[in-house]
Amino acid sequence: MLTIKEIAERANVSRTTVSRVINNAGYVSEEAKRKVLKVIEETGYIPSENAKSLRTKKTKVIGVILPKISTETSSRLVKGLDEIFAKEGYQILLANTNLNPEKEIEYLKLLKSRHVDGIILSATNINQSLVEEIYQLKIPFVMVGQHISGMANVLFDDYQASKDMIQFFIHKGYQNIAFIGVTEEDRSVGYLRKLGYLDAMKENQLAVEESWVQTGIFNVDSGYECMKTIMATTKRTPDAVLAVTDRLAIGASQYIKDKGLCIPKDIAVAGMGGSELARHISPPLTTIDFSVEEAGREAASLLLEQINGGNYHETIKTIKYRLLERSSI
Amino acid sequence: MLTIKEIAERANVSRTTVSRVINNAGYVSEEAKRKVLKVIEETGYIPSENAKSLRTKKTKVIGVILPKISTETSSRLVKGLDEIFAKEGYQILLANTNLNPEKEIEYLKLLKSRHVDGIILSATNINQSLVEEIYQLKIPFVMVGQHISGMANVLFDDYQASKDMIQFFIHKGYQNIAFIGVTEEDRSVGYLRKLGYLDAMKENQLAVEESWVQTGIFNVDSGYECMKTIMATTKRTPDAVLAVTDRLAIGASQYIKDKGLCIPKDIAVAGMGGSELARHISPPLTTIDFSVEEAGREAASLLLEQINGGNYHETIKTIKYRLLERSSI
DNA sequence: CTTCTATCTGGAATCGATTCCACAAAAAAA
DNA sequence: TTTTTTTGTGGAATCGATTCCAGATAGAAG
Repeated sequence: MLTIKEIAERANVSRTTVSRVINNAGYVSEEAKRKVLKVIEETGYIPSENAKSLRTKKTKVIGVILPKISTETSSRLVKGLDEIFAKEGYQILLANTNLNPEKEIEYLKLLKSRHVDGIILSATNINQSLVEEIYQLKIPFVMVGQHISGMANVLFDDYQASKDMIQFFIHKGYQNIAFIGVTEEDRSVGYLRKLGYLDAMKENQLAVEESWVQTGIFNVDSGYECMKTIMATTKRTPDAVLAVTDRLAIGASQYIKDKGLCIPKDIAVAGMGGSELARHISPPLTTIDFSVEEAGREAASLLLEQINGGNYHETIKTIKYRLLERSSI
Repeated sequence: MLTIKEIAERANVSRTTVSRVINNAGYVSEEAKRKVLKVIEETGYIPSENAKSLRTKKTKVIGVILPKISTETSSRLVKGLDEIFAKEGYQILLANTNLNPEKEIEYLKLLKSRHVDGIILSATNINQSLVEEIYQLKIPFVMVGQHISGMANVLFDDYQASKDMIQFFIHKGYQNIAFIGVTEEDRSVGYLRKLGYLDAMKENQLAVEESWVQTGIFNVDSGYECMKTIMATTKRTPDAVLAVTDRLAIGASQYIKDKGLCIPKDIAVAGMGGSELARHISPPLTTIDFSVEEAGREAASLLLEQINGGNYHETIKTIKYRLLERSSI
């Protein structure tokens, strides 16, 4: 591996001068510049970012902690992040926790040890020890999808989105609306979306039968099972169902169709997440698109602000969502 | 930021001793060890990976160059990579070329300057200057999805997969098989899959009408348009169609259904890629799953072999695919 | 009692860049 | 012509770790 020292020797100048040429800074004569560039060209010398960042304390790397790699949400988020970061010459260092809370703290430390210029954390449930770790991080930081007070946050309005969807059902004439959720430990998808559903029903004086509210996990089969349970245990068959993810909704739809019922005539279905899947199943699924790329771009911008300006005060950006009306309602 | 020097002072030992304790190497008395660990505990000191890797020449970072972030293939690949790398303590540094060939070379250099321990490149089309750049890289390297001689390669058998699918159509009694491809500049998806189709047809002495072979781009709408073109321009309506991606196939299916035709009775449809989408549309799409996660794991393992053992000879791993038979045929 | 080996420790060099500072030469201002 | 400013250059310190090496001490072997 070529070093700046060798370049300096070959060009018959000092390391200092080579550095100046590379960084285009300080006084360098045309003559010296020419010589150095020639040697660099000939040798294909590439300066070590590593050594550079040891001195300058800047790595041009952003750490991104994800709860799951390979989900549509994660990859849309990363896409949005990269759109902004790449433009500014930053690269993304991935950290996948696989929903393991201990790994979140571990990676936070690892990223710090790598001197990333900033960290973006997308988490589904946050515990006290994680929050404490974050507070003493002293690195530009943006939280996505969950709120941590005092920090920069990019949030989705899960509560309102869920409420809106119920309102939309009601507006379309449905009254007996069932709900397929996930564990409330997941604050956004589990807790808030359920709360939105319950509140919307209450505000409209609509009764919610206990068997209408089921809790599944994040996949299609679970949606199928939940819908089956609803139909098997209810006294009053619902005329609509909201699932908190598109997958669950697709599973539910599947069961409804398997039962020989018609969507939306017998039972209307809505999902949440705006996945590509939703658009192409039949009937196309009404869902809520949370503009995850936009969230990524927003988070990246907030982080860059911190890196450049250094304003660390609490920020909350709520990302707009869109209700995508399709023929499942 | 705390440094090893401060820890040494506080623990009343030398930096050397602190380093020994951290790395659990060399002779350290229990007494000294205890003192150092105590100080580290109290201060929350995290050693700088950056400084460390400057000296040791190891970063524990793998550069991954992707043609597109946020596609199902990319995210499945990264998932597979991460499964292996995380176990060994490596992290992934992302580089997204957005299908821009110049960026591939640029990122190759950038990753080298960052002293990543290895590079994984997933590319759709490779040009001469890229190949040259790779040859003089002198870093552990694995190519995914395309073949570069002399290097380690993880490949998908696009040609055979395509052929198999045609054979499957024929086996099921279809003879007039249309084809929706993409530009042949994309060697795997464009060129090889088309070749597989043409060869399979030829070997079975089946005629291919010119209008049956259409070229689209990577999205659903394009599949719709291609199918429309086929139906509008053909003299003999095909009874089956193979599309080189699931999206294209879904678009084609859409058109067929919109036309009031029945899948597979009137026209059978198959896609390629094994996307999740394919399973949930109706009718479920027959497709080929290329086990992209497996490719990721394989690529990661090959890279680790190079990093640890240093065997740089040409390797070719062909990843198995599965034909997923569903009711679209 | 001497010699050898194992254990323990820290000073100093090193990795490959940037940057402070001192100094020299040339150009501009007085 | 003298003084000041601008331009150009390189030596040496620095970033925060690891690691070579030399030296000290203690215990084992002869």
